Amino acid sequence: MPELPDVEAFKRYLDATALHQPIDTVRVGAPRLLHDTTPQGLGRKLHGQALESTRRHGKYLFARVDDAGWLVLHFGMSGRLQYAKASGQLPQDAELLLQFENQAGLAYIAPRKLGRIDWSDAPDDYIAAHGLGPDALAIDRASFRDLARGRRGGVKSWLMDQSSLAGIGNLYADEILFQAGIHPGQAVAKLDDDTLQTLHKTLRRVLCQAIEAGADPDAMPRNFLLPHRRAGDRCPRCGDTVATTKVGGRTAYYCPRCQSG
DNA sequence: AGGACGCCCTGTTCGC
DNA sequence: TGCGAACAGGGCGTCC
Repeated sequence: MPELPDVEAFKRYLDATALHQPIDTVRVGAPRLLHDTTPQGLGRKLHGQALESTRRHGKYLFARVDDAGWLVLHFGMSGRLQYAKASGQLPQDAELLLQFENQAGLAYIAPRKLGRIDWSDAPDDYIAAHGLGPDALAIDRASFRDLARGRRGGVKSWLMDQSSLAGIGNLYADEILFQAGIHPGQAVAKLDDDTLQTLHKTLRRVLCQAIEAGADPDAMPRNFLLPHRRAGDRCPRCGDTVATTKVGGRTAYYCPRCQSG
């Protein structure tokens, strides 16, 4: 689930619910998700402080903790946030549970425990240290084209490469390529300037539409491929049977008739 | 450099 | 119907 649009939805959810509330206690249910801090260290940083603002880069969410630094969350394959006015209503074994002084609580839940909980003094340094490329929604057309130049290999691998472009995962790479009419295995080097311009425009449109839909698959535009990721499903544009192939060990869904290359 | 692979986890779906 | 295998939207390390 958690690709750029999902994390943007989490950000807006956190902004609307959990800001400016002093933190009482911090519970870490999955210490192995912490890499550069410890449950005790995190508790010391957060106790008595409040989340004041948030920032998203790619699939990462940063929450500023007063002037102390930033709580960093990555949602892996299954992570999400849940807020409740009574923290007792939240799963007490959440991978991370913040209990506020006002009795409310914010839970970070990652059932598959493949996410990441970190602490950072400066998001820009964190982004650089983790080798993340520019956010997929922040890059302009010219930079996008420059990025494609000199890139070898297939277009889907490129879109999903977080060091090149941050935020796009398996689902939205498929959606963007479907909407742009490009085969996932198409070589980046074979895309001409016009096609790259279309791809960049499509990428922005797909991600923005997904954000508008709150990243909810059931609320996506009708022409989206995203809800049709099952064997035998039909292409929403031409009705042909959707095909699959493997790219980078993951399943790519595409329409053999609508996507060339 | 980029791609294929195995691995980290656990919940859901698939296929016999 | 039941049960083990395969798979799922993440990323990292290793090898070629």
